Amino acid sequence: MLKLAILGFLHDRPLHGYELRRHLAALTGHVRPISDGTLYPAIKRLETDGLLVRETEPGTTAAPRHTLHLTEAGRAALLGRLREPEQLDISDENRWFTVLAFLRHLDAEPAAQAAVLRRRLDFLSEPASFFYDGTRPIGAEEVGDPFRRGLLLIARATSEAELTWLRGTLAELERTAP
Amino acid sequence: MLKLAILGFLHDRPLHGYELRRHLAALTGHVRPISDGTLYPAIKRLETDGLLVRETEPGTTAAPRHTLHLTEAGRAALLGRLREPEQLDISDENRWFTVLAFLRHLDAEPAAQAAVLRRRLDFLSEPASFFYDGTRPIGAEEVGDPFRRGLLLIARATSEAELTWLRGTLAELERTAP
DNA sequence: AGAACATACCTCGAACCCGAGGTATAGCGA
DNA sequence: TCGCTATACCTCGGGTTCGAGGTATGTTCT
Repeated sequence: MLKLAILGFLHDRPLHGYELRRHLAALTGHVRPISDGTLYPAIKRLETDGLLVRETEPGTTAAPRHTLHLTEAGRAALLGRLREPEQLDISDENRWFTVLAFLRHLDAEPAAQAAVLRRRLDFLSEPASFFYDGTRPIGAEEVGDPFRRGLLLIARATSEAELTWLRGTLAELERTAP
Repeated sequence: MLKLAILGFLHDRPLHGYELRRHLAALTGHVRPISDGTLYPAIKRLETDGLLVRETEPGTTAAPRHTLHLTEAGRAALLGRLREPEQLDISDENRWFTVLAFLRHLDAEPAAQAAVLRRRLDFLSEPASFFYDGTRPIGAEEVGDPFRRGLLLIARATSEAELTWLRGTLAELERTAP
């Protein structure tokens, strides 16, 4: 997920680590702040995988900044991952939001964008609860515990908002690329 | 988060690993399935920390089942963690849902329950976006990218649903324990 | 001139998590 | 009786993440 976010930001324009850190903090920081000890090793991994290169520029600032550029392989990896996200990217809200944040990089392939949205739609359409009576999902109305009831109510409200948005956006995408 | 969930389930009644696995699968499985390689080491950690004990019962079933019992220290750890969740438990939706799923274990202390809900309310009340123009949060209306706009719309809908629920439940808790 | 802060990068150990694989037994249908 | 599936548990290696700490240099305030 971090990998996806880094590639996504670098696709727009080259950045150095510190800027990247600020972008990431804005995107996911209030929910899950990412630390230096996470970011810099991740950058190094992407570098050894050949997805980005760093160019040391002796700038005017404090330490020597390493500007990070996406390579062609990096661009391909990003687009590939956006085209075919793994199941966790679809089901886990944090990861899904990251996918959404960068899905416009697939603007050249509206059909691929629609396919991704449809996967999320299918996932949300499955009848799933957090609590079961045997195999039957339990609805919010049946739960005595007010906190669990709240959990189900919130989850349902989210689902519904997202489903309407998904249906609307899919219709629009299909108008563009029939 | 896994730790919290295990302790939470065992607080209701002793379970063996396999049952625990099924409970966990129901609670978080559709979003983020947890594997054996995650569960069993976690159980072992909790055991060495003295939060649970396993009692081997030579039952009628296939392999010898280890029924897991919460110790007094385990109960204390669970309640302590529910009383004072770390910030990630408040901000990350997955973790927060886990807290909610077990918050009724604090039923004897409605004031503590209210305090936890109020922390989440404070967190959601902060003006936070995913995208910024400098330091000013950008609203959904200003975003051109339809996917990012969707992201913001969904986040806002969730927030609003949760805020109404939080306010209502808090009012109710305060009626119980003024 | 000195303190304080922001910029910029990096390392390390500990913890954690996952997937793949392994070991059993029980029960059921072919 | 053979194989399949479900139950039940466990290990291992590889990878990821975190927090705490370290090292510089510039800018700003006092």
